[in-house]
Formats: sequence, structure tokens, C-alpha cells
Amino acid sequence: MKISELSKRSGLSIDTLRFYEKIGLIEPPPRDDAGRRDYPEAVLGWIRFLDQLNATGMKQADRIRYARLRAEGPATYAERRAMLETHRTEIARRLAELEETLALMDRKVAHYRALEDETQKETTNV
Amino acid sequence: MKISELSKRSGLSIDTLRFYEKIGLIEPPPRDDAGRRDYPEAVLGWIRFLDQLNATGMKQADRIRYARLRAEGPATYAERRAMLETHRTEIARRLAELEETLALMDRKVAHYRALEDETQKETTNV
DNA sequence: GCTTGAGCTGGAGTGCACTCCAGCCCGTAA
DNA sequence: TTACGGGCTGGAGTGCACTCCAGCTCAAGC
Repeated sequence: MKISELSKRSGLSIDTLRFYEKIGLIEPPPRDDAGRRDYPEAVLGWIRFLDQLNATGMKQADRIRYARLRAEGPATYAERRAMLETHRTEIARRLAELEETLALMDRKVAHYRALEDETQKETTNV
Repeated sequence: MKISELSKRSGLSIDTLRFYEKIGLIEPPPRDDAGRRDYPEAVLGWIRFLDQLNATGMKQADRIRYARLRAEGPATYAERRAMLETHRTEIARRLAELEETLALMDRKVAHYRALEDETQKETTNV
């Protein structure tokens, strides 16, 4: 798969794909005769996973560390598991935070509706 | 309340408090005779609310817009409510995303545990 | 065989949200 | 009365995560 196709299918820009390779998030893919990157299909799954870690707040440095451990093979299973467990904890914390704020938004919206009704009434009375 | 006390009680650094004032997130507080900021108690509640918007992913520009609307009074109730409703939708989206990834973390952790057991067995067999 | 377009590299630039700094003033304690 | 700590301002600097650019090569189509 050429870089332009991977870009379309992954949703990452071409520049970001090369950037991710440079910082070690994506393994350098094989090149064709002209020196152009030729990605394996499997990279798509990995990118989707990276996206999920990213979207749920894992820091770049940690994603890079995970990628490096992954490249080192079975010897790093325990360490990778520990990282995901840590991230799981962080996600749970953020879930609670979001739920709390969701409830707050609902209360505030209801409050504003009430205030708008008040304002409406006053306006009507004039 | 002096800025150092507000810093301690709000968890924001003194620099951040002044920065927030500069960009319009916090109203300029009255000054004492020496020209030093003297914050009202009420600012703490506002900062906590800002924190919550921040922690749940609202952009600086939007928080500033909300702060400006708030300063304009009752005429902006509807607009403020619309902003919070939009943010509520965004929070709900992120909740779903986090839940999905939480489940993924659990699956992956279980997977790694299984792999570690395998590795353990092999090592034992040698 | 020349134009076009995709891809390449190294490095500079961007936007966000702070964070730090120099050099100043002022009020209180020794 | 002077030393100190806290506060002030405007502006420069930081870290993160990209994003853009100049100037190059190469392959394929007309």
C-alpha cells in the first residue's frame, strides 16, 4: 500500500504518517525499487489502536514506549500489560469526570431554560 | 483574597491566573491601594467550572466566548445554553469512546495475561 | 523525451496553553 | 532604614503534536 492510500484509509495525513515513522510509532515499511514506502495491510490495525490510545489521552511519549516494547517481542508482554492497565485506570478516572460534567451540563442547561422562561415572561408583560 | 491565596485554593498557578485574566477568562478583580489584585470568593466557583470545561475538552477559545457571554448578562442566556448543549453532545461522544477503549484495554490485558502464561509454561518446560 | 504527479528528505514553522523572566514598586518586620 | 517577600507589567520562551516547505528523484502517459 502506497502512503497516499494509507493516508486515505487511516485518516492520518501523509506528513503525519512519515512523522510517526520518524518518532518510532510506526515501523519503517519496506520500500519499492524507487525507494517509496510500501505499507503492509497490518499497519492499519496498529494505526487504529494508536488512534484509540491517542483519543483517550495517552501521551505521545507513552505511545512511543509501547510501540518500542511491541517491536521487542514476547519478552515485553508484562510491561505492555502494565502500561495498558495504567491507561485503563486513567480512562476510568476520565469516565467519572465526564459523567460528572455531563450531569452538570444538564443541570446548567435546565437552569438556563428556566431563566429564559423568566425573561420571556417579563418581556411579554411589557 | 490575594493572588497567592487564590492560587493555592484554586490549584492554578499565579501566572495562569494572570494569564486567564489577560485572555478574558476571569474578570479583572478590584485592586487594593497598592494596586494588587483582590479577588472575591465567588471567583473560586467560576474557576472550578472553567476547570471542568477544560478537563472535559472544551477549547480555550470557546471558554473565552462563554466567559464573555456570561459577562454580558441575561441577554445571552440562550446562547450560553446552546454552548453547553453542544458541549454536552461532545462529552457524550467522548464517553462512548472512552467506554469502548476501556473494554479494549480489558481485552488486551487479558490477552497479555494469557500470553504471559504461555511464556511461563515454555520456560518451565525447559 | 518531456511533462506531470507522487513520493522523498531535512528542517523550519504553527497553534495551543501555558510558563518563565527581567526589572520594577510597595508594605511590613528587624 | 533597609532588607525582604510578594505583587506588578510586558514580553520572551517552552513543550507538545503535528504541519508545511524547498528542492530533489523517479515512473508513467502523451
